[in-house]
Amino acid sequence: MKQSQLFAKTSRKLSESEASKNAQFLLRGGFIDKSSAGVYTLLPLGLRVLEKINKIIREEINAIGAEELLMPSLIQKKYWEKSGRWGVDVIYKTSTGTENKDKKDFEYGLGWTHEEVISAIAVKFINSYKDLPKAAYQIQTKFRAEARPQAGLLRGREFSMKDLYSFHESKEDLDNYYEKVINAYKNIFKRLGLKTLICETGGGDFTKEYTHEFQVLNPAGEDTIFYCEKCGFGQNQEVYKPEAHKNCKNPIQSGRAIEVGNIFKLGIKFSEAFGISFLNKNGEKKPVIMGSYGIGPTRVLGTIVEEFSDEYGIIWPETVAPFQVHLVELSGKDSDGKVTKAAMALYEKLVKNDIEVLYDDRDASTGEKLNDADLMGIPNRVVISEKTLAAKKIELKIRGSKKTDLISEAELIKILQK
RNA sequence: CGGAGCGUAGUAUAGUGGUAGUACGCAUGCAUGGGGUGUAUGUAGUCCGAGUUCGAUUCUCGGCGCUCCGACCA
Repeated sequence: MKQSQLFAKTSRKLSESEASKNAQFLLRGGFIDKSSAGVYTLLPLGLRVLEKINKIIREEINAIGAEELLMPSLIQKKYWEKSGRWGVDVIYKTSTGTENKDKKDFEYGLGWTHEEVISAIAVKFINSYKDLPKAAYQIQTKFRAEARPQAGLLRGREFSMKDLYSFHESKEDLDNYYEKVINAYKNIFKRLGLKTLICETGGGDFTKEYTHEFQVLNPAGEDTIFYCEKCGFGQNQEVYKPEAHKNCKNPIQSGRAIEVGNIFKLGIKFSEAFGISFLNKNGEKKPVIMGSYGIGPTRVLGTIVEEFSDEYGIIWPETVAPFQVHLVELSGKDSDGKVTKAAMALYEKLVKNDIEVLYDDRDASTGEKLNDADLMGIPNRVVISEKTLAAKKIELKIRGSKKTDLISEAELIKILQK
């Protein structure tokens, strides 16, 4: 990709009212655009990152036997009434599209979660113990009428969510799958470069049991958690019970954290509301036991920026960076065009080697180009200039490190293909 | 949803009951050429509605929006 052709551009300044680090850097870097409070466009660069996050999530969730599907966002009132959630305050109700007052308005709620829809589907396909267990997930936009969106992508009114639902014949089978999901989540966050703490918290309306949240310790977080690094204990402040940690002598610490994932044992709440039942081996009709498991990819995107940046900009982990390498041409006067020619040749060679490269071919000042490269945070920065041509080398700098290396083209390709 | 603050150009601000100025940004040209360079020219604005008034960006009322703290929540 040539930088001169990117749909969006970086910007040098931004309103100081936008306080959070992720909003500042993502907006300035041209990754996202703000539409209204808590509502963002993912610009091409931001979408590239999101899709890398989603790819990792898909690989790990597919690996525990779940199938991907896609449910509607427009969900009729009757679904919410069945579960008793038509009246929740986060639901956006949408009209039938008529201004005619004689017609009923507000017949749909926009999907803020999908237990209702998946339950209505499950009822059609689960009849026997032979149909169980089943698990299905989607990655989809959720809508929530948040009273107070905040901190850029960390809390929005419209955001992306991976929601997984599982169906079991017994509590034991659910418990077993729940552990599998915990492992999958651990793999996902590890690959995303995020260090998570698994915290117990209350289950809200869903269940009397404890549920678990995957929390990333970070001052930008909205939750306060109590945790022990030694024994792995973690609890959300809401339900914090110090006696649960009495077997470990290590002192408990507390801190702010961002919740990037959560897992619930739903039990039979939705099975009963929607009548999801199966016949067991003895021919007895039993309610299906359910679990639900969420990860917010757009929130993860914001969290990664909160976690990995410096005063100049973002420092993307390799696994989610929009491009592997940022090729910066410092052509200067370059009256005979040989710097541009060399940069172009290297660009084509990298592309040919399936290396994702952003080529800064803009006619801009050195400072502008290098500062933009820092802001955008692509892990490997390669500079081609008269200096590097004279040395018959290429300059490589890893984003976040202070030193630069002069290496050969072959060495560069080897490094990038590792 | 409770509390606080703020709405004049993309950003930061000045100013005025008589139709808005500065700086930066942005765009274009020329010069420059390893950390946001210089210069010239250009670009763009009073959140919305009602009221008072001959006249409102300015005064009054209402709404809407944005940010921050709290509650709630992926």
